[in-house]
Amino acid sequence: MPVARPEQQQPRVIAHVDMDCFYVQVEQRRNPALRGQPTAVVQYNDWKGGGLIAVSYEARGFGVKRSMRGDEAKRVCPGINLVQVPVARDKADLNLYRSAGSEVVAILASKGKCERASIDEVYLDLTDAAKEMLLQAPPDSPEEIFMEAAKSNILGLPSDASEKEKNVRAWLCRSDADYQDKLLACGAIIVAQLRVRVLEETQFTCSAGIAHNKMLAKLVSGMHKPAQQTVVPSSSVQDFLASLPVKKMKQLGGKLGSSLQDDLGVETIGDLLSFTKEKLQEQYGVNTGTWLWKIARGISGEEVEDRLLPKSHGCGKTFPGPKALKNSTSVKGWLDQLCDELSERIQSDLNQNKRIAQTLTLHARASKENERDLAKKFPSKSCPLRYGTGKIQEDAMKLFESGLQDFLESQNTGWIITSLSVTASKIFDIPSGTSSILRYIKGHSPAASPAIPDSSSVPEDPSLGDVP
DNA sequence: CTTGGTAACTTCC
DNA sequence: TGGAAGTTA
Ligand SMILES: Nc1ccn([C@H]2C[C@H](O)[C@@H](COP(=O)(O)OP(=O)(O)OP(=O)(O)O)O2)c(=O)n1
Ligand SMILES: [Mg+2]
Repeated sequence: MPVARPEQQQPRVIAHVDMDCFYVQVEQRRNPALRGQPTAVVQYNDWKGGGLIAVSYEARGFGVKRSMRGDEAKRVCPGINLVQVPVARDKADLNLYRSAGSEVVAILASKGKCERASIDEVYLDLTDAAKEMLLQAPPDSPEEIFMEAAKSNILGLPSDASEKEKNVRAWLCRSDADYQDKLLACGAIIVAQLRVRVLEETQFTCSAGIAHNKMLAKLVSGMHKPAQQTVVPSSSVQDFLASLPVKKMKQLGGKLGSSLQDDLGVETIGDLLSFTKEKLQEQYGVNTGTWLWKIARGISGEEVEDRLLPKSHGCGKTFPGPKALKNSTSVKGWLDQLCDELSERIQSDLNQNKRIAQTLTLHARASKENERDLAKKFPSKSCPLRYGTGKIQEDAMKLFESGLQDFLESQNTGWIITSLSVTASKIFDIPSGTSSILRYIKGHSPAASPAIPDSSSVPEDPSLGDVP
């Protein structure tokens, strides 16, 4: 459940940047013949044509949706191009899209604090850069406004006026604006410049929201797409939130949002304003209650983290219906494949970023043989992560066996496995100073933190496996 | 195979 | 802690 953060008083300039139909753009760069065509990315295609995971704007015009099957997409859009996700080790391999995401992050990180929020989204804290611009080169002449910035959408300005771009240019250099709006205008110009650089250097378009906090920036980055940006002046916030359906707010898309609707009769964020902080805290606990009270007022103190890399690496696969795994031999085969991929990815992370993962976790889903929805709780298990593909495979299989024992203690019939995943987490930078290295070794050597609990075999080698 | 599949993040206890 | 649950891409 969401938690409120204390908010600083100084105005910040925050942007949320979200790539347009990202995987499709990655495939369109690989095969330019797909540009401008109705296109979707599908993974696998043997069952009903595969599942769509990204859809171009041309295809959306035909009603094609993510989560449609390939067959269904062909039905509503016979001319659609379906591009398959690469497959390696008999599973989807998303590395192409991860690399493309990193290209974008490298550019967006150049102007201030940057947080990788997902494979295709980042938050930027542009406060310092905006202040700098306001001091050194404030926008003052409508004609000289950077062209991409002049195409911004400004919440609260009429969006259908024939004079729209003129109004935007005027807003961006208003000399009678308050300080916050001036900072926001500078932020919009900086974001426009960054978006142009992303396009020039990667060939990818993106959209963005610019506001005084992450919540508002995120809400509007998707309002005008593709290849557009939207600004949220403080003066527009109240009206904007008043009519916003609760389910559109980040964190309210699931059970909490449904509870607001069903239990409190709240349909829009504005409806939340009629509840006291105490009432919301009573209903949802002090943390979530406070958070709800604040977001209803447009308040969000969450900071942009300075983090360009993911905090964990995982790989998994589902085995639906007839594909379910029915014995330890097939589980081992698949775990070996998953661990092979994971090992490669954490090894790259070590080589390229000098980061080490400390924990290996196995997740699985199981059912009773012949029964489809019952008895699904297969316990997740974790252990210290030892580098080297063979070690990871061995440890993951032990984790599985340990989980299977627990599982069988309650559900004692034939089992089937319907999904498996392995995750490497607790990833740290390798310290670079001599004394920190000593401290690091003392705290993290196998002797100090023994390997698999509850297992008969003893890990032998503290070395890092295939590190160069 | 009845909101897909593969990933990643946060919070709670 | 580790493990479960929830939310989102
Ligand atoms: N359920 C999902 C949602 C997204 N993605 C992947 C494919 C998307 O291309 C990428 C980014 O997700 P977005 O929600 O940002 O969607 P798009 O970037 O495809 O489109 P948009 O232009 O609406 O942002 O993440 C996925 O694999 N599964
Ligand atoms: Mg996107």
